[in-house]
Amino acid sequence: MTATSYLVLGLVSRSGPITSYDMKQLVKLGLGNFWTFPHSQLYAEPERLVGIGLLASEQESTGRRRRLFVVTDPGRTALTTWLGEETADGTEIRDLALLKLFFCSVAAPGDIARVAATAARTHRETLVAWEAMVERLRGITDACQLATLDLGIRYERVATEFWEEIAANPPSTG
Amino acid sequence: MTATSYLVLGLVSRSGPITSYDMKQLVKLGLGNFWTFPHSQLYAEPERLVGIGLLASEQESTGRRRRLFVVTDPGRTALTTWLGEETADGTEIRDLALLKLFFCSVAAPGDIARVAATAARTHRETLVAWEAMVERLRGITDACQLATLDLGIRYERVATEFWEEIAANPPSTG
DNA sequence: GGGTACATGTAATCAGTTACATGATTTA
DNA sequence: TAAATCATGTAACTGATTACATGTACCC
Repeated sequence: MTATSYLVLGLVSRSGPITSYDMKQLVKLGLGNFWTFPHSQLYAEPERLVGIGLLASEQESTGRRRRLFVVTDPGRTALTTWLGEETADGTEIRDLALLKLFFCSVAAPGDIARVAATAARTHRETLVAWEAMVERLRGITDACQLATLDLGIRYERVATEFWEEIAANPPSTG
Repeated sequence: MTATSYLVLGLVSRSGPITSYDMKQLVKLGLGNFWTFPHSQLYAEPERLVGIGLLASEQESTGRRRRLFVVTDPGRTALTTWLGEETADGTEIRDLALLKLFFCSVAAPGDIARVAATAARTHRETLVAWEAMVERLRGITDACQLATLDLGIRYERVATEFWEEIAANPPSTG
């Protein structure tokens, strides 16, 4: 069971019978913004979960004959068990700009500042997008999802600030 | 070329002839704390890079006959080119606790608070560990690496604060 | 001199990504 | 009705992880 497994299990549990495409839409509104994966995973993983009995699927008999997934009792149990387990691992932060910064001592002068400026802009855009999303979702989704977005917003705030500082005052290269 | 490729290329470029194990040690002192991967990658990836001419390797003739890697001219060019390219993608944040929070509406009451408390403790520990590391490295490493750690520290600060708030005041479940 | 931790590497597996392919709706 | 976009899926590939395996130095 990977993180993807639980993500799928959780989405299906929360939303009742849904298709892979529905999951994709749900992901776009929340976690998908900082935990990305291709939509093909949302087809492969549910199938795996059906195989081990944590999900069940039914084919629509009419129209597009899409595949709808529902959670089984074992699936629900697995999810709540996992949700109750405290985890010791920290956060994985993967950011190409940060990797570039790490090696800025071997970069051409001026490059870091440009990369930092672009990163700052990206983070600021993400920040306002999420603030808008929270406004839109407030009231129509649960407090848990909003809390998740809240951390995202806080991160984007510090990231924006950080990269602006780097852009304005890049570490001396060489 | 993946991020791992550039990580290896960068490490070898900065440090001269080094072994895979040396890379592992370097990674532990910096990026490895928020961008993890198994050490086997540090054996497989350099080999790939040798294969495409970006690194060269030499075997020690004595003792353990370890394999040492050095960067080639094309390798150095590839690295600096990449370092100069602005990247549009944002940050991937992968955190199991955050995924659990996202689904807290289907969790048993009390579970979120416990998970959050543990997460807060973990992040606080990471925070102090990094602050200590910065102290230790200051002066003996370059400003670029220190800047990278700085963002890590800032993130750990907001994360600690965030999880403490969640632990004290969890989103109402259900 | 036996155990433990550090150091070094490989092989097999699997998850994740890329790329392709096509059916259904909407819009111009 | 043609074009564009949304929706739905699959197949092949490859990078990442797990697991194994063994050698070397240190410590008791």
